[in-house]
Amino acid sequence: MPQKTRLSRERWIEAALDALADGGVAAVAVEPLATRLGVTKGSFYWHFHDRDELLAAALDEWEQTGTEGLIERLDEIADPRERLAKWARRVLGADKAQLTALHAAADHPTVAPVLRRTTERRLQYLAALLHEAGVPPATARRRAHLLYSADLGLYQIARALDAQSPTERELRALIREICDTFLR
Amino acid sequence: MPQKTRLSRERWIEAALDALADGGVAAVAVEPLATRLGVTKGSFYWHFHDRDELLAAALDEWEQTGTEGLIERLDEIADPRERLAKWARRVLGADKAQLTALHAAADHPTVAPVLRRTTERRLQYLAALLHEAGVPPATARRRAHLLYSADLGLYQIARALDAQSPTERELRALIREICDTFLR
DNA sequence: TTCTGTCAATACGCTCCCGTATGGTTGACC
DNA sequence: GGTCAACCATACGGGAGCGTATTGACAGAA
Repeated sequence: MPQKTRLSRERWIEAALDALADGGVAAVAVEPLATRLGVTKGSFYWHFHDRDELLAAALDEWEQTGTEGLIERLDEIADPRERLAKWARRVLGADKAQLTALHAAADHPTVAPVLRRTTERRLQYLAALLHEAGVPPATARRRAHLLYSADLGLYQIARALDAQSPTERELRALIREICDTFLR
Repeated sequence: MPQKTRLSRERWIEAALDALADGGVAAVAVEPLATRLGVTKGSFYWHFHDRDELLAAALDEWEQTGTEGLIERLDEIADPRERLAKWARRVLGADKAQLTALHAAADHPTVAPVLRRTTERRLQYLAALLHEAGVPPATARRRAHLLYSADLGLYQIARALDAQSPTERELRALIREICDTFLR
């Protein structure tokens, strides 16, 4: 019975995440999204009470699939060193538009808690990963900080230089650099 | 004769940079700034043709004092290793709200060229610095990339965790970590 | 077939911001 | 003390979003 409801709600959330990726939190706006979806606000306010409810739902979706999903898939790899390489490849290659958009809105009351949880979770995971690879705990925490920072920053620098996504060769060199730098 | 003109113009630019720091590019808005300055739009549109003209002027100011100013001051320090430490201290301690706001608006037509120039300039400077400290050129470029990325990212992570600015001790540990990591 | 719940369109008022037009104020200088 | 330019206030029209209220379409159950 609530089949079609859920479907349509999901379409709004999907569109919200798209808009978030290329226009930031401010682009998660009812009327523009309605236009993009080929409907009017009349639809939106049936599925959601608020603009903020949509944003919250989208962030929830993002949190579930993005962080936890990735970590679970990584945990299937046995060798920690290999896991780091995999992580680097996945993360460096990935599109971080949404993540960056959220960081840009770190003060937003709806965004802040999600971003905080996600960041903490990832840092903790990375530190554990480095520790398993032989780095002592305290050092691992600091390096996880540095490493995740580098990850975030690299994307932003690339955007600032509006560099095209790195070639396979550049990616390999960078991953090697990261492994050499952070795992020794 | 155009004394008072320039002064008032500067006040607008100053306010624009403040607004940029804590509200992003979107917050560089005429009417809110006018309110904050205790005047009305009537004033603004005498000094500037456009909202965009204000933004451009503010970015110009930022580019001049921020990047070139910092580099010139750093160049007075002789020892490269010392320069890196100084850079780390200055940069890690600094408030990067404006820089982050600009990265968040990397697609904005007025922001993009400024951000691009600044980023390139800083990367180039950092690479030269690492090179002078004994790192071979190609490696220096990659590490400069990583290092500047880490710089950007550390700030964002701190914001995401809404951590207070790091204590003196933490700052020291981090700087040591950075020197150890990137200079060997 | 009628009724009911689900979903969407239309129309409205509100707020915030932009940019323009126009008139006032002030101060320097003759 | 009148003039002119610099500077600012007031008042307007317009666009983009938000959220509400009301009505309409349509499908499935009774």
